[in-house]
Amino acid sequence: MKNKIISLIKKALQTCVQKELLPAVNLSYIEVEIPGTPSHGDYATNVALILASPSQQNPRKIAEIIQANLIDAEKIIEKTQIAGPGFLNFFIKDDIWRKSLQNIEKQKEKYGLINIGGGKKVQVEFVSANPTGPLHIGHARGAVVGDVITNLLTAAGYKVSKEYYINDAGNQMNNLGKSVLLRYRELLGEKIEFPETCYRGDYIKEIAGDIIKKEGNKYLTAIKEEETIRYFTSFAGRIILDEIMKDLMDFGVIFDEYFSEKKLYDNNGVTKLLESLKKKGFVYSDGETLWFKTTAFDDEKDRVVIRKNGEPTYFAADIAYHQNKFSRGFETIIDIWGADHHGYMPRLFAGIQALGHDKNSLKIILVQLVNLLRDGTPVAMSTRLGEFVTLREVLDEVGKDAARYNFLMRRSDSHLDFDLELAKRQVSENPVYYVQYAHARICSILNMARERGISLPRYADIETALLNEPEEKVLIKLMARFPEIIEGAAKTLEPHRIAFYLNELAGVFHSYYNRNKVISENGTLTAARLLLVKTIGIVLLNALKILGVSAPEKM
RNA sequence: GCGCCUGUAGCUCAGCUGGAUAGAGCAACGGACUUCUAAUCCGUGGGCCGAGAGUUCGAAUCCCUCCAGGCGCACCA
Repeated sequence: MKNKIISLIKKALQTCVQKELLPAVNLSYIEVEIPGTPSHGDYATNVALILASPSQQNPRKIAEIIQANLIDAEKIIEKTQIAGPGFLNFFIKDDIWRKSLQNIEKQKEKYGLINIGGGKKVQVEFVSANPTGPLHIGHARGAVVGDVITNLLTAAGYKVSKEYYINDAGNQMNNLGKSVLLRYRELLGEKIEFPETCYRGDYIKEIAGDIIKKEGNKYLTAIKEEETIRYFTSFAGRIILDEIMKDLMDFGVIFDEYFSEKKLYDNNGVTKLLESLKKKGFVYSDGETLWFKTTAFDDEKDRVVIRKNGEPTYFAADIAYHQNKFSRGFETIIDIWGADHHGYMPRLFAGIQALGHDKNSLKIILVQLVNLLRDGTPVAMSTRLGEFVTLREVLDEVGKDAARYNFLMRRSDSHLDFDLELAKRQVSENPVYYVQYAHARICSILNMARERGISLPRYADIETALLNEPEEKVLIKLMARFPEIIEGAAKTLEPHRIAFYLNELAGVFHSYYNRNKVISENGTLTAARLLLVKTIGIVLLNALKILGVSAPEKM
């Protein structure tokens, strides 16, 4: 609908220019917005205000000229008006709005899907926690944002792949193996000293116990400690990664691909890439270490890729990783990071540009950190110290739907205090139930109709003009705008817009429900309202699906 | 010190890439179940949009300067 209005205005402007009523001004786009107050119409444009200064005319005068040259070929406009400083307001005919119900009925679960993506391949990489411990509440936020951005882009016509990058090659993993080995010795009666760099969580002891159960004490006498640590690392990493995957699955997040950092080192992949960058002049040696010239692309200093001790840095592997992503044919890659990594951005952008990729082909979404509280007092979170609230605990105590919605009600860059006690107390008043309840109510109405032997009407059979209550009109317009909401959310990568839309739609429905009977003595009115309610159910379901939140039929 | 994010009702947050009279939810108060589900609805109160200056027809939104909080500033990941 919005696009129709835009093209109407475009055509009118062209005619005006041809008739030399207005000078030819190159507008990058026509802004059409939905006014806040209904008396300002369904859509409004400010083009006249924009054109005022270049054409040196009164904006209201310009609006009049445009208005006079509008050609409403499809006869969708009830009226237009000029208001305020020079807005041109459009009122769409009620009948045209009502026809959108037919669309919803016809497209059902596909209603809302659009094709701005044109099947382009996009990759979204998120969570990517190294498997040194269970996922905690901070990871949960990133997981939901990544998952829903994927759903949004899919709904918008992109071909999207979800990927988890397993950082299984660095120091942290080595510390994990060391930690398990120490606990292993401890469990077998040795006295140990536990260094600060090691992981203290109880799960470490459990894993050590597993190894004892499985293989006894044979590693006590092993001579090559390095080899033992390597083995313990991979043993523990595998167990922890399994747990992570299970937690994520119960959180509704399933990845298409798990990519191991180690794989990048196969066939000297990282070294070869650095060699080729050296030839291009982006990598240089100072005799001891190898540097990447990120300052060539606006980073504040150059970065080390091969350390003095000969080991490649995380950054070196990451360049190789992103090169790998592009080589798999993704046109756009989206990385979702915790905001504490923001300082790393210029480096990575420099990296991909050195590889010859456009800066805009990489998008980095920063998800602000979650500040964990318990009854108002901050709880320090540290995987290393074993102090954290796990995703598993949140899932068990708050539930998947409520937990997901809790994160989705906020912009990604808003700082978030997560009070576990408060969250538990608020389980029953979480906005998610407000929306789900609307869906359940609708199912209940439709069931009641069936029980009374009323067959569900089809659009072709109803008298749409009976849907004339103010709330009915609002509901229809809201539903008609659902595809525009998806478009906006997908373009800006802002999942929270869907949650706010859902709250609004559910709110108007609840209000309507309390004021009007759907099933009544009046058969034709009942039919019309049943169809309306049925389509609301479809939109609620489709939107909830994008958020990965269930739509129960009973509550 | 430098960089990024944030600052909107008592609390939690929206505000559609500069629009018309700044909005929800929670909390407070007062109402509505003989009804298709009261996990709902209706009503009331509540604001110097952190502060100051600027850009223009028009600013919560853009520029600059401060203030406050968070996070970064590795040959860690």
